[in-house]
Amino acid sequence: MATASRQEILQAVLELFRECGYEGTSMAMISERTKLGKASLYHHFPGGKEQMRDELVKLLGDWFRPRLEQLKDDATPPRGRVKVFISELDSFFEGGQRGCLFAALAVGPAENGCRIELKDLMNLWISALAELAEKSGVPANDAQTRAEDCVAQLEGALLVSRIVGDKSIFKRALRQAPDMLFGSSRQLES
Amino acid sequence: MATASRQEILQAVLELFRECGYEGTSMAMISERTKLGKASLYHHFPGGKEQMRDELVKLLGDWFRPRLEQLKDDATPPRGRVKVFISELDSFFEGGQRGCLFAALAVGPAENGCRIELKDLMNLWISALAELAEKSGVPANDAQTRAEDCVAQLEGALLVSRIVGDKSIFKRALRQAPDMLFGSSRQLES
DNA sequence: GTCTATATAATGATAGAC
DNA sequence: GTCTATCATTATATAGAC
Repeated sequence: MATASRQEILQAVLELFRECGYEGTSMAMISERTKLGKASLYHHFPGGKEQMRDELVKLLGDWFRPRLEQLKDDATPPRGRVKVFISELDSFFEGGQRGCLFAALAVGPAENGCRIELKDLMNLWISALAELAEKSGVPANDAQTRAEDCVAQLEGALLVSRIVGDKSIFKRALRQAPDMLFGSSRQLES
Repeated sequence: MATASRQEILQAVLELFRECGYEGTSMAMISERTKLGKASLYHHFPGGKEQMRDELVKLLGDWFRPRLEQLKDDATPPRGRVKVFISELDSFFEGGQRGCLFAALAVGPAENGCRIELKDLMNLWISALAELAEKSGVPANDAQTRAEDCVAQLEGALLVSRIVGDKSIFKRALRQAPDMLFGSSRQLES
């Protein structure tokens, strides 16, 4: 008789979603991965796949929010704070190659349900970086675009790394992130 | 009695794939969008959804390849060539907001079939930009990373634009692309 | 080349025993 | 809390008429 905690199930589902996407992941696949019968899965998650997705999105927020808060803690210098955050992102995305839940859930019909949460969370991510850049002396307008571009660079690098099978692209995006936010050399908008 | 050419069908399927992904798009959805019965779709594409996907990937290559070739045409200055290419990318991605076939087909089980083609095509894209940067005087090593980062920035901006519902992020990525490739101000690897 | 009707398989979901 | 067995629905795919 197999057994698994809610947390273990969600971890397995997270891996599947990141690899195969929401629509590409079936309850049968989750059953196989967790070694639990489908009925057991519905015992833990009466709402099925949708509930699993919603709980994973919530966990995504639970991972991000405190770390974005920490970015605002003025006890240490901005660059140091960003470096900590970047290294946490590295483990979170498992060094690239694995796919991102944001990207996985961004495909699919618009009545996706969790799209608003994803949007809010990504905006929170961006604005935390923007605020940090601004505190470091970057003009407000520029700080916002830098933060947007930085998140785009990270997400894009994750995708490109995955497609061409070279995680060094993502690793470099992580390394360059501080300069994208604070660097004086950045081209300004014309 | 409805009627539609192969090309019209593929156009509809492309839109659906970009919006809903491969797994998220059903033959029923394609049938509804094209106003053709499912049997008619199988008449045109005996291999079903998989064949449609493979033909779309081929069309993706048919769009990219000649334009990447044109990037190598030394008749005009590099920056001019890139500007033309960038403006074509703009229409190709419909100004952001719509999702990218690369990204849509990057999710899903690894036995995806078209993953090798997508990888080759993206590598071709990268190496064309790298070659161009090198011709403009950028050192070979740096040219390769600039090209990778540039494609990542574009793809990431497309994703972030889509998620937060602000296409200006993608528009800016397009505008900044030339400087990412040629700009002297870029931070070098340490 | 399109249609209606149908076959077949997979999907999400539930009932009820243990 | 897990299981086996089963349901209803949707999916891909095909047969055959027009």
